Amino acid sequence: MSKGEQTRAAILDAAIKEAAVVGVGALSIGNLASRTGMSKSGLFGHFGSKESLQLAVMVQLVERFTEVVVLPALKVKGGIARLEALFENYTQWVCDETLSRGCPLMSIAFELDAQPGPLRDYIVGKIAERIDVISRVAQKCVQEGAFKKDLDIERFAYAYEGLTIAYMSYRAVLNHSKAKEMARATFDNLINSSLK
Amino acid sequence: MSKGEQTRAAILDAAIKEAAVVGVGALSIGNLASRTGMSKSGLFGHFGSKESLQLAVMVQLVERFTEVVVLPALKVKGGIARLEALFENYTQWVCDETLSRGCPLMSIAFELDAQPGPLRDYIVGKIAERIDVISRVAQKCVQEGAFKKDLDIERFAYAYEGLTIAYMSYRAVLNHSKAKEMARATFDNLINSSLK
DNA sequence: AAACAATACGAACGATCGTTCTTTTTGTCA
DNA sequence: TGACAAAAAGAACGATCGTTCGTATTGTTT
Repeated sequence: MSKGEQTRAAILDAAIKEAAVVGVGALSIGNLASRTGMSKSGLFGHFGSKESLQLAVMVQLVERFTEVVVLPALKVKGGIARLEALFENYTQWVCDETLSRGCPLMSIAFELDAQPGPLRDYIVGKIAERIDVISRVAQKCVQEGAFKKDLDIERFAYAYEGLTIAYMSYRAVLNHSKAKEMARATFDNLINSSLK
Repeated sequence: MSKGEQTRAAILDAAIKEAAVVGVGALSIGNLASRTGMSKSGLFGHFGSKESLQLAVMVQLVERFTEVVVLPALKVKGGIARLEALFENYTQWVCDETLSRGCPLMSIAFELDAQPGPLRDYIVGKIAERIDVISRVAQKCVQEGAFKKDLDIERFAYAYEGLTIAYMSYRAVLNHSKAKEMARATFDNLINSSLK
């Protein structure tokens, strides 16, 4: 890894931590510069514009999400077990204190949802992809004969999305002690009601 | 209403609209001043600080939420009918194009969840209150004999919260055409699975 | 209408914003 | 090691930020 790539990674690391607190829109070049111990212009040179920095932060976050949540789950054979893995990995992801107290991708999506542009387009696309992943695994459960043949996949994904976002709300916003417990119970309930 | 109250209300109106786009943290005095056709200092005088303005925006939003969602539902007798009303009013609230494409209170909660201070404390308290309302009405359904005696109220509220936030995500973020339909189906499912 | 308080304005404050230059310091590789 | 490119710094730009102050303009009330 060249020196440039190295510092760029360090910048993104600091930016992700900062964005977890103030949001991706409130990132500032000057703040990140002092946080990483470099000059504004030196930092700026790595991205060329603030928007490009923001996009890089989001791309990096998605990369981490894929690594932590999705890829490990795809190694698990069996639809239901894979859903289990996705769910467990996601709760881990939401609990990652170094990132934020909630899901940073979802936070960014809510932050940008009324601000058209490439940033919004990117994050919306990734959220949609995430739902597609759930849908495909649920479909796999149907094909394997574990889930009902007439299961409404879209509604299954909707319910899954709801229970995960609620987990984020209970944990990050409300700091509710039973957040994980209730997410788990709701998840189990969703799986059970989908079984053949 | 005195002149002062009048302009204050006009400022808050503009501020709510602006906050629905950029978030409550990105509100700016200068922008609001030009938006309302007054001077920065003139506008500033109504609040004394930016934080006080932000808090006023949130208070006003909560007031509207109570008016639009909660109070009408409390007039409905009967637990299940009241839950129905709360749900219907909430979908209306989320769809209010003049505010935002999602629930502004939830958006603000996610925006501020990592920033300790009076703003965060206020919105977190209000979100908790909102969940309390649902819990109490569900409890009422149990007492009336409509819901199972052993229904876990907390989990009911969790599931309700999940389906409403998912609605917000599907509608505001994903712009999904079947958002309302799926929220409705998930709501009905929750009610049915809680019946005696 | 006179008097007083409420409201709004205009100018300025230091600070920070994103961005553009030029210059200097570094890495990198033949 | 010398040469060239990559990376970082430094200074400055106009713009905007939240806030303060003194002054003018309004509302409101006797």
